[in-house]
Amino acid sequence: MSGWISINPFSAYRGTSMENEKPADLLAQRKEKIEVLRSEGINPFPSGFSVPHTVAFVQNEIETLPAEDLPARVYCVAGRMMAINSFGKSAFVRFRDRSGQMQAYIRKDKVGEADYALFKRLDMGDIVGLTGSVFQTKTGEWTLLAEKVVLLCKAVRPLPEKFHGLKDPEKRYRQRYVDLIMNGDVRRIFIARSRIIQAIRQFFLQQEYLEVETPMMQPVAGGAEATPFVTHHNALDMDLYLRIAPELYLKRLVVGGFERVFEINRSFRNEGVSTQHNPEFTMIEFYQAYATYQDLMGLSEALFAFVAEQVLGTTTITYQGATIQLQGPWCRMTLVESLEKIGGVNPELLSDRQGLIDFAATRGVPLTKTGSIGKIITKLFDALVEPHLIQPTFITGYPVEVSPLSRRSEADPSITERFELFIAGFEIANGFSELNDPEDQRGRFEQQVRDRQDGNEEAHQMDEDYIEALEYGMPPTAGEGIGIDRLTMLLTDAASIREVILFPHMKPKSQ
RNA sequence: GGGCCGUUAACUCAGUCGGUAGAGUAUCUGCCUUUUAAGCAGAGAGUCGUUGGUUCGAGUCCAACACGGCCCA
Repeated sequence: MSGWISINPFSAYRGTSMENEKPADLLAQRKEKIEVLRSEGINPFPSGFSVPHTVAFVQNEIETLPAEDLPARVYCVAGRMMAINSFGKSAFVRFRDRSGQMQAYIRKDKVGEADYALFKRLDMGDIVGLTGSVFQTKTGEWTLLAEKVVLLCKAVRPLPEKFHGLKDPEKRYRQRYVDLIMNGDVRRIFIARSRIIQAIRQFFLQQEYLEVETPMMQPVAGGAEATPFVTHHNALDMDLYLRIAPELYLKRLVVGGFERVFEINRSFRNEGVSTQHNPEFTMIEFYQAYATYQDLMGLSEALFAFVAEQVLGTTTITYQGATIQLQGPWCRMTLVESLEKIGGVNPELLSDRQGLIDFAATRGVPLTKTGSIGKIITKLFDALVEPHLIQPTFITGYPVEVSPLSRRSEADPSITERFELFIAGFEIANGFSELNDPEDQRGRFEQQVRDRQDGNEEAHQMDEDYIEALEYGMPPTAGEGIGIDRLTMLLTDAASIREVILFPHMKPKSQ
């Protein structure tokens, strides 16, 4: 026992003095317990363990095999002990593995004196291996009657309280592993997220798309209006930007002949955090040659219905109390129509810049001074229309000046062949027929550069290499980006993006 | 960036009018071989977010700061 402090990595941090014989807190108690185990030749952190069964497997056999066959079946499972009801010479243990949770019953007369004594010294949160057959308790619960209990990992820190679990949102996000141990709903959200991504991938692979990976560190950050993060390459002595979107690289691949590509991408935007924004977030972007934005609206309807069906088994979902029908076809209306019908904007004002500014003032919508009519209109839309788009709605007819990468409408060159998709009051996708005329593209970039000089730090930079790519010829193409975090929020009824990101960005806690 | 709310034991939370810190769970000791938030008896456990201020006296009042949550921009 005398040696335990010297190999205790927390001893300095605890400030425990050598002569302090009685551990002052739970952490020290557990550390001492571990040293006692070691001194008895028991490894508290053994390597590996053969686990032939899962809880779900055992529960499935209980349901499918004849009851008289079960006593002869011996199972071996492993999991974390979540609750222990201990008596003098027996104990019930609730334990969990990746597949589920069940109960084990450990009896002194079954596992033997020595192993029972060892078991009595284990704690909630420890990970054990259990071997035995199943029986029914007097309340009818199927329970593993342990013939053998093996310690697989000793927990140094205690679990949170078993009934209330871990509630503090700050601790839940910072220590997501504890959140995942304690809160089944949280586990379910992230399992759903994984399945959503799997379903999306399956959908596009079925449509003969090629999954690709493009640079996350880019010399010019393009493809969206956003401020990038800057990093530095030492050997090359050059600044690089973390991508704000993969768009311009994916279209280079369409130029290269990959006519259908998608990338499930992490992108980064240097802006504030909110319930809908995390500095890093996940999108799928996809590009399909010879398609138009109209085609992609149909594709989006099919995709959302497919994913919802795969993950939830239904296309009717509930989000924050609202019932939302994901089965298409969805409502389509132009930006101007939506402003008239939902935003209450007089259509005569839509070409009157000063009139719009005055109208915005009456509705308390703040505007930037230099905004063009297009920008004022999109601001009004954000404030007056977007929150009301609960059922899936495609908004089309976006002005050219807010769509620098979109093809112009042939009927009206001031607007683009573009849509945004809104569900539950927030934007979830953005798609358009791609601009493939290199001269028009150059002009759009030049306008963006002027906007940048006028103070819009989020405006595009010139990307000569991208224009050169277009000069080799990109087939008429349509592309779209869908926010996977927001889609996951929608399908898991999560109010905040932090609930669907395993480790959301948090400020470091100062000491 | 602004407003409101929160931060007390490992966890979930009380804490009255400013008077020197409480419960349940967890832990430790004892009893207990079918529990289900097991039970009974006892014990230990606190930098009351941080720093300053007011006061004889601050978890409590005031200010600043930190972190978090919600709302707004």
